Amino acid sequence: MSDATRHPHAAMSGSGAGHTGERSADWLAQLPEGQIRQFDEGDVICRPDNHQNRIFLIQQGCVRICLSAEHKELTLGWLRPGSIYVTHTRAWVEALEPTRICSWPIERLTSMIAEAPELAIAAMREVGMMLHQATNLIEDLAFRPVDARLARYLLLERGTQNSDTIQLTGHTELLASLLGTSRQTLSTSINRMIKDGLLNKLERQQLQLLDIAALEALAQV
Amino acid sequence: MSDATRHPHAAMSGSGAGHTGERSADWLAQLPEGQIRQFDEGDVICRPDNHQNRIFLIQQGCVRICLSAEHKELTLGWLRPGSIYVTHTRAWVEALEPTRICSWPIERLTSMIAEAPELAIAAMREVGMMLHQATNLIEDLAFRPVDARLARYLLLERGTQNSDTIQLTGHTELLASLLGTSRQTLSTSINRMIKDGLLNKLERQQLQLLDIAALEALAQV
DNA sequence: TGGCTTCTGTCAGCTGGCTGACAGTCGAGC
DNA sequence: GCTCGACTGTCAGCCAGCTGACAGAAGCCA
Repeated sequence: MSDATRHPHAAMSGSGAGHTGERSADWLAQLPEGQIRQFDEGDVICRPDNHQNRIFLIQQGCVRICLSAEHKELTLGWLRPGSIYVTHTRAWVEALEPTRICSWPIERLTSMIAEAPELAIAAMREVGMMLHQATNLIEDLAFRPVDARLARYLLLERGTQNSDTIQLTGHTELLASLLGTSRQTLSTSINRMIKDGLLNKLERQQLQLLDIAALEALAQV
Repeated sequence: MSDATRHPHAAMSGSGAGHTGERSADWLAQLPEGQIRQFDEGDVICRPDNHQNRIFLIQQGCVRICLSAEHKELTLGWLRPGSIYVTHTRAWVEALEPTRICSWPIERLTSMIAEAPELAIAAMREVGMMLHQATNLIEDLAFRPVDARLARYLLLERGTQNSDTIQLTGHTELLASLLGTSRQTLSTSINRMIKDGLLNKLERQQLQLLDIAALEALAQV
């Protein structure tokens, strides 16, 4: 796992940075040859009716993992180079930009672990990270109003990007799907915070955090 | 893992029974001696500020895993004898009835896996099950109205209990916390279904499913 | 059996956020 | 520079579900 691993909900936990640091890149070096595939922006890498589970390594690009129902979509998170992903029965995986992936049938995991048991610890850690991310999302959906979700996300990104100026990934609708809300509601929330002096919009997809304390108070809800 | 494993959200996926069947009880036989502890009904087994992660085996009784915030509580699920659980940073674990547990520090997992790599596969499967359960809950919270959540739960229990007469676990408030709603809303939902002829209440905590097709239609939302 | 506590059903008022709609802005391509 | 499509902001109406409250039923214990 490289430090390039960046997952919105994981970073929200505040322990993301420390956790990332614990990961050993030896895991990557020990992975056997897998199936390499290239995807263009917008391509579906994996859909819910895929019956063959695979384990994926993102080599290049950025992918989004999401759930959908009727006309609604929920983003579980996104992964960047160095991230591992084990397919979910009901999740979609789509490329947000041109992406290269190396993958293995899940059945190979058994032999991979038998050959190098350290792989098991790393794989457990990865699945544990996904579970942690899922827990964050559950808490958002169950307990936090949209303002709090947004504030948490922005503070997390501030930590990850090491700057008060946040570069957002994708446009409003994508971020709304990550925060479990609608585009309109997110837009309203952002613009209310701008009006209240917590944020400044430098340009589309770029926000400046002005009042960290106020954002932290909002995020505590 | 024994067939006694029963987890509400897992069973909701409809693949729960099959998944249970794949598990090998050899996993249990290979587990080393751990720390045995006994808990009374209502005892907290594990709280969010516990910094030492452990891996738990439920030997007897029933435990509930939940998240809480302000005055709200969300049940992630419950576990019965034969279930394994790896502690979450932010989850509470509480005994719903007198319970016996065997546990190990999470650090022991590494040596356990080195001694018997099959343990890794079983542990991966367990964490994967938890992730699957979390995904079910996310879908409930993000996409499904309360009626649909209740219908899904009842149909799942019907499959697990192999009967049209469902024994509920705990009283209304507990089930409401599992379905991510309030006691009042759940009570209203149940009684509307009773009035509409889908359910019959035989006694507290015991419901008879009368119209499976209507419940299935509701659950599809 | 009686008293007390817990559980359940029901109600009314409220609200966070959704949804559809529309106007203005921005970016990409010619 | 112009056009068109995508993105963004804003608005109004609506509603699923929450919350607090209260009454009646059920369960438990002395």
